[in-house]
Amino acid sequence: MDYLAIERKWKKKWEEERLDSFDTKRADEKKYVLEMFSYPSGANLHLGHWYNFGLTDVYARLLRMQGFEVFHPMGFDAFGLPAENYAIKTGIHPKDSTEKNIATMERQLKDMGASFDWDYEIKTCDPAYYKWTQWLFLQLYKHGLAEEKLAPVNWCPSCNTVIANEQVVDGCCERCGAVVERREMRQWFLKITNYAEELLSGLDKLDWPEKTKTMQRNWIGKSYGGTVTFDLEKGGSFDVFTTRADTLFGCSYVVLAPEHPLVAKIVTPDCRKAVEEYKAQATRRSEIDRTSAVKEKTGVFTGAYAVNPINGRKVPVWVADYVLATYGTGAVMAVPAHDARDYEFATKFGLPIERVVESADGSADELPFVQYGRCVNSGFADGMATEDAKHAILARLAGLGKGGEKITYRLRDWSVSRQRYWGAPIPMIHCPHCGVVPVPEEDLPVRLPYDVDFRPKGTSPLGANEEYMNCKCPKCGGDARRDPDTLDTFVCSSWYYLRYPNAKNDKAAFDTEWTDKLLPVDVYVGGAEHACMHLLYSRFVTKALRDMGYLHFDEPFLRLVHQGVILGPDGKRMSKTRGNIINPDDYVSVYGSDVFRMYLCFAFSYTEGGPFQSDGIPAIAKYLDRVERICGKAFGGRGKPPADKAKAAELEYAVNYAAKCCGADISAFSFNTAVARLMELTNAMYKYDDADEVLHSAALTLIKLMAPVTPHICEELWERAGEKGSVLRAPYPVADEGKLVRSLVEVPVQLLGRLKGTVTIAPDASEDEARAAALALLGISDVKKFIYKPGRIINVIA
RNA sequence: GCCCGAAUGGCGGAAUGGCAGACGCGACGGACUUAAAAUCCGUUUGUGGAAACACAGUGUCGGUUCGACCCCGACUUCGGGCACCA
Repeated sequence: MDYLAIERKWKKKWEEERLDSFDTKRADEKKYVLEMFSYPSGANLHLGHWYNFGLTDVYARLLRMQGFEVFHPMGFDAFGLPAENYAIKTGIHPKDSTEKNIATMERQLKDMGASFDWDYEIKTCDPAYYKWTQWLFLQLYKHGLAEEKLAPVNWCPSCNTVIANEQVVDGCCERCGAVVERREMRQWFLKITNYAEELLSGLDKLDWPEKTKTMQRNWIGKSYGGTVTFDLEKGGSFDVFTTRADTLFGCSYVVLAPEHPLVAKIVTPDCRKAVEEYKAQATRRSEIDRTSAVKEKTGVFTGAYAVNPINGRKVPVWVADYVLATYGTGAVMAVPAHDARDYEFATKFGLPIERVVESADGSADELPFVQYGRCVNSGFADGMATEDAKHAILARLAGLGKGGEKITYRLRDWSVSRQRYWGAPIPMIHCPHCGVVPVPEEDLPVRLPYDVDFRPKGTSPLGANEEYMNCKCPKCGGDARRDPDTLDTFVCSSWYYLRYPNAKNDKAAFDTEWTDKLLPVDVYVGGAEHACMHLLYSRFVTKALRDMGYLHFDEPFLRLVHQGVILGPDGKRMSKTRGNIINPDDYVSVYGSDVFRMYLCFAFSYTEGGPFQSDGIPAIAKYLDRVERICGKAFGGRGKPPADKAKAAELEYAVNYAAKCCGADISAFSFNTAVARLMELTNAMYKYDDADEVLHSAALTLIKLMAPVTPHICEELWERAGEKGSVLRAPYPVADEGKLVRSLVEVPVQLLGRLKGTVTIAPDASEDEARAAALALLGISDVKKFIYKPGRIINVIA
């Protein structure tokens, strides 16, 4: 078959007929199918795009044949760091490179034969889009969900700029190699933690992969524990958070994070130098590094002492970087006998280690003993089980006004300020008189100026553009300055699924009634690497907008599917340095998009991915030629009754089995098994070999079953068959269950769990019948136990 | 380090706790052909055996079960994420 010519022919026809456009009048039967939109980084679509978009399109096309009105838009997540880095390197403006990349990708996406409705396209770098990203930020601000606070950033002292985590390699700047420091800067945060509880509980009702839900649960990290207030010997106090209040009697020192504001206040003169040095050193370590259990613990004594509220004991206050300022209260009570990190630390620095928990059976296991047990050396709590002691001790503290029960989340607020050029400007104004003032909504968008020196020089790129920075305060009219930062691109992508149905709306970010109708997204498909960030941010934004009354659903994505990663032929992740990058165009230009799509369907388990091996592509082309040949033969069989009824029934069984499986498999994103069933049906047709009406009907069913996978080719075969209209709008075949009932089945017979043979009996044969057949096969008569699952298994225990 | 996955023939992969290896690639054999290609048909987990058949077999070790690729525990290796790549 001339795949390329066939594709050209049908693409043209579909475009003329606007076959893929979304019919808004049929919105009641809508299915919103969405792929994570693409980042226009390289110039060409890569294999991952094909795998995500091409195969999700198979699913979208199935839904259309099943009678749904599918909303399937496409767009670009166009702001971001790579374009800016590219600009710094080459001098090509991010807007220019991005627009060029988008133009290329749009053309390739159209060539892909995917059924996107381009009328709803969005680009996040378009002012018509980011106007509403800024609007979103303002709504969050107005509802108390955006606030400014100090937070650490990676600072390269040599490049004189903030750099991304990704650009930090072994603690050094990837560009210049200088040691990266952490610096505190004022930044905007979105208060996602306000929604921690609902983000956690809402997971239960989502049709998402269990592993993704688990990852989000762990990311949110709810933990039940308590706070304990330690008074300082010289006045003042601080709280620690602990999940093991039962061990409080064994607390022999306390530790503050180096960034803890109290450190500077309490440190004694003789310790100040060491503490300052330690703090400076801590700014050069990453969190992953700091919390690593294998790296040696470091820390210094502050010279200060605090009082353990449960027993009045004086304990030293240390500073150590294994305590993070961002989790809990930034301070921990150390119980070396029952915590591995504290144990290691105490051993190193000669701090007391005192057992306060022993095993429930009273045995004294080795320290550190981190399991639950019962309290010893713990005053009133002696003998209590861990769980009871936690509550009892926290209750006692509550009575003293020194703490109590507390739930903490690991989830942190979302930092959205970026000291970068290529992003949506933050629509806030800093006025010397009025303080922080939001840009009035009618003044949106705050346009990103084109002429900006985006090379690193110590400030945000926009901060050096006086024309941009200087503005009037909307409140007092006086001279004021804009916020020089741009928004994290995750803000842009946290709401784009709401914008698609409203892509052309210039009055609002989205129309509430229309959005309530089209959303939530029914199926969302994208990489598992987004499990905790993008997917959590989107859920947060949806819930926040719901609480503001802008929409009336709780979750943006009802069902989620992750595609796997396609590796290079060497089984390694594709990368330029490895030189193992596969360019889909090399194959698509030879075999066409249908063959390539079917190859991608068949060669991988969709959610697992795996190594690319090109052998499979000609194999698919051969298979499709095989389909063409048998269909050509079958089309001549129209109206000819079958000569052999039993043989015809076998083919009809195969037809109905394929019909039963294909739709279900595609719905489950099990594309490889769907294609396997198509191949089985094709094999059955070859075996049948009589050009009669049974073969003719089988061919028509095969074409319809296959149409979502190879739409152009099936459209061509459908036309050759003399059928009217587009096969892509023909109803997807449904199995006739009656044709799938068999009067006899082979049932495996096991003796003591080992397979000995099969017996052919009715699928609903009684236990006595099955027993008789099995014993005859085995040639035995004594049976201790007989296990029989009709139609499935017989196991004889003799 | 922490969180989450994955591991099945020569290869890609398939299997609601019930005949492991569907479907395909590759390989081998046959038919057709002067020949080749293409096509059609067949064989193909390993070991032993002429065969019937027997034994072994789903990363490693252990457990639960009449029965385990599947459930549980420990481990090994590989992959994703770890909050400023998206």
